[in-house]
Amino acid sequence: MSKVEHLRKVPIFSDLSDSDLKKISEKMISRLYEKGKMILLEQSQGETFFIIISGVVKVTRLSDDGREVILAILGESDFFGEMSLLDGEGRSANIVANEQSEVVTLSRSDFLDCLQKYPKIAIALLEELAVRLRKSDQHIESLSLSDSEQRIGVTLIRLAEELGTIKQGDVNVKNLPYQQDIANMAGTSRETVSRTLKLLETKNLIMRDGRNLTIYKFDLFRQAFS
Amino acid sequence: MSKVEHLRKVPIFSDLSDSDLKKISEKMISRLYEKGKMILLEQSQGETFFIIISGVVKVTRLSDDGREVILAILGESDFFGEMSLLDGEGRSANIVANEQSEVVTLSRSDFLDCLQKYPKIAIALLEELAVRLRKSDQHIESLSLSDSEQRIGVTLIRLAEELGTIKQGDVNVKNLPYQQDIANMAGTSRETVSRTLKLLETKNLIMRDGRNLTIYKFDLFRQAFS
DNA sequence: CGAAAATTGTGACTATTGTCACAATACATT
DNA sequence: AATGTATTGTGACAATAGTCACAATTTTCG
Repeated sequence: MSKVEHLRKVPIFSDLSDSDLKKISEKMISRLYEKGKMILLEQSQGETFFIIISGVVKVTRLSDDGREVILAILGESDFFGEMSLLDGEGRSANIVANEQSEVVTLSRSDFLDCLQKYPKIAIALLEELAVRLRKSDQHIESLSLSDSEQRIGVTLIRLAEELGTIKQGDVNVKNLPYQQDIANMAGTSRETVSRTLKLLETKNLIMRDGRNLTIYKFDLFRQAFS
Repeated sequence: MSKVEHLRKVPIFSDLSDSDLKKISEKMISRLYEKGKMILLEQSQGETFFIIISGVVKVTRLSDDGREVILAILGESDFFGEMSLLDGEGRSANIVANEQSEVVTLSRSDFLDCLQKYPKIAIALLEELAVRLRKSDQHIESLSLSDSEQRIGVTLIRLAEELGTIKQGDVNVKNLPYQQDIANMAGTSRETVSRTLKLLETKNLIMRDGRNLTIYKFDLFRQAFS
């Protein structure tokens, strides 16, 4: 697939003409990250905008004592790095490649140029940030109110929406993240994730097969957990 | 103070000329809400952008069983309501006047016009949303990793930053929200807030006098709790 | 001012969930 | 296939913090 075709799938670029897209794509540089590599470091000065072409990355924050909070999992056509570019603060999170991932990058000045030159991008970006804020709000609610089973359920929903494929009302997630990562998303411990996944399985809400997860009747599951 | 002077203090309008500001201000309608009144209801269709002229409001979400999560406390010159306007989804949160509050409103179409007509507003709004996302990320981290004392400390910091006044390194917050509200911000129980505030007081980190709170050496306090 | 309502303080008890320790699998590498 | 490493499962225990009940205090309002 060509660069332009990849870019077209990115929500904030979807309104642009092919020729505009082409111009932008020419300023982009492609990079490949191996599994486990740090793409972006908390606190560092942010000078680049990233779009994921393939792979999966996690957005994390680390506490002083080294514990990790996973704020989001991002996949193909998602983007990151825009926050520092927008408000000039240092990076607010780390980005780590959760599997081998290809990204394309745009420099700060090219990115800001785009915003000026194509107001549609700015508006589309506003929409995207609004969507993210909404998700953050839900995340905060779930961390504030729910017990660990609920939080893990919500986390599975988030993973399914980002990484899953639907088949007859069921959702399948291949390469489910490790339980430690799920725990770090759900704000709980690895052991609790282990026990809870087994519980959900005995309730026939999910099925596991190695690193594959199926959530049965995703609509119902979603209702039950959010 | 005139409407224009109020608007000038709002970050997203700060780059505009007086004449532009005046034009915008003429489209705005002023409203007054009594303490406890609901300004904006979750799920309702969002058609209005709000700016706070005076007072304090809380941004909340309610769970099915009626428990409340407070996502933020907003004060003078803060704004809200933009998210539904941007992404077209229903309201994602409730807004309740925590004391008598005056707001001015802009209709959906006027708001979107502004974004088109004044790209500076769109960019400034992007910055503001980036700042909010950053705060959300911190909030999520604190809920995920910390014990109740830490979470309450962080909550006091958020309140102080939004509502407090600095005096010789100490911050003073008048009309501190009720313990129940603090608990709903910190994701803990009202009783735990009561016990923790007393604990922080015995540690000489804060001082309370009725509904007044002083945080001693705010910089140090901040370091200790985030 | 005084009664009623709202908010805050506190003790006792409970339960959820984190932690630790280790066993059991699964996965990778030679 | 064999060995080592990473991930997952599970029991036991401890502890933080939630809940309940009620007292004390503060605020509101007639």
